[in-house]
Amino acid sequence: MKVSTKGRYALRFMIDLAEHQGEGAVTLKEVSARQDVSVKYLEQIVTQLNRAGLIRSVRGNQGGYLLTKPVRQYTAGEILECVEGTLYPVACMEQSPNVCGRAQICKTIRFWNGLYEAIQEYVNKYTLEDLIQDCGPQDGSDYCI
Amino acid sequence: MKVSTKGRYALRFMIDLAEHQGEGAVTLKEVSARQDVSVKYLEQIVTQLNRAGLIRSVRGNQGGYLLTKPVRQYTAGEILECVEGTLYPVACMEQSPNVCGRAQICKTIRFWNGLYEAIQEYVNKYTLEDLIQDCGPQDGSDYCI
DNA sequence: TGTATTCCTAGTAATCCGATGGTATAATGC
DNA sequence: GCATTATACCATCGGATTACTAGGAATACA
Repeated sequence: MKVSTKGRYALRFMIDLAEHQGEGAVTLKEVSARQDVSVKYLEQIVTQLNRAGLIRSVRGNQGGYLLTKPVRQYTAGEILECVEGTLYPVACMEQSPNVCGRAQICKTIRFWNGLYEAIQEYVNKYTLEDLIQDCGPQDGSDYCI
Repeated sequence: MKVSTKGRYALRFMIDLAEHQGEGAVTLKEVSARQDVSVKYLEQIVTQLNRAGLIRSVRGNQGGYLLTKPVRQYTAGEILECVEGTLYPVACMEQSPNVCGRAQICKTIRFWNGLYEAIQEYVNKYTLEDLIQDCGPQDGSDYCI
């Protein structure tokens, strides 16, 4: 029940990107140095964020990455799902209808589904802006308490 | 962000045990057949539940396993933690104080801690009795709606 | 004594983490 | 305009972890 390194690093990458993109496209080299994650591993994570459209890449010399929308419009949930896949705590729930032969009699499905909803509720409320301000979801206020 | 098979099987084992222990000690062979998990793999999971005192073993012929307390007194959280370790979504939070060198500046800790609390809140409210009745946590009522 | 069970220790197959090497692209210096 | 350089992009690989499997020892009932 651990978030993978990809999920953790993706969050940190997005925070770092948001905090430095005023200066133009941000390179993996910079992020790598600040976040202490190898460029090569960041590449793999960032590729997924790029393909999903959460960020935009600029190739060639002076290239790098940029956010594609305001920080307020990113949720922690969408960033995590992008690199982790769905946040369902059990794999059998990822297809609908459930393909597990035991689904009809399984007494844990309701429990897992409830856990999924609790997780979704939390991560979808938390925005990238909240992360940057480091003070929890803000429900509309622009200021950090 | 997936619960391991150990966690999933442990829950199913405890449910199965609760539903059949009126007839005395329940063998892994029986549970294995009903739950479609190999005896050998169940052994490893059950060992942990046994050492933690969540169940009691009876060795030798006619042996098996028994619950050590009423179903109402088990939470899903304690069963999962027994085989999965802590439910912290990130490993760096498992030690207190946090040993990560970035802890002072890391802007994700608050987020992960909140997620941990949301998960804890959910799994500690859900009892083994709720699982058996398959109808969500009941807040004191003895009946399933 | 035989048998059914838990208990213990390895071993194996598959998946995941993170690193490596190389290619494509584009700005910059000359 | 051309070479250089810095960057994103792509495919693959070894090591570590996870999910099982396997063999056998200890225990206790019939």
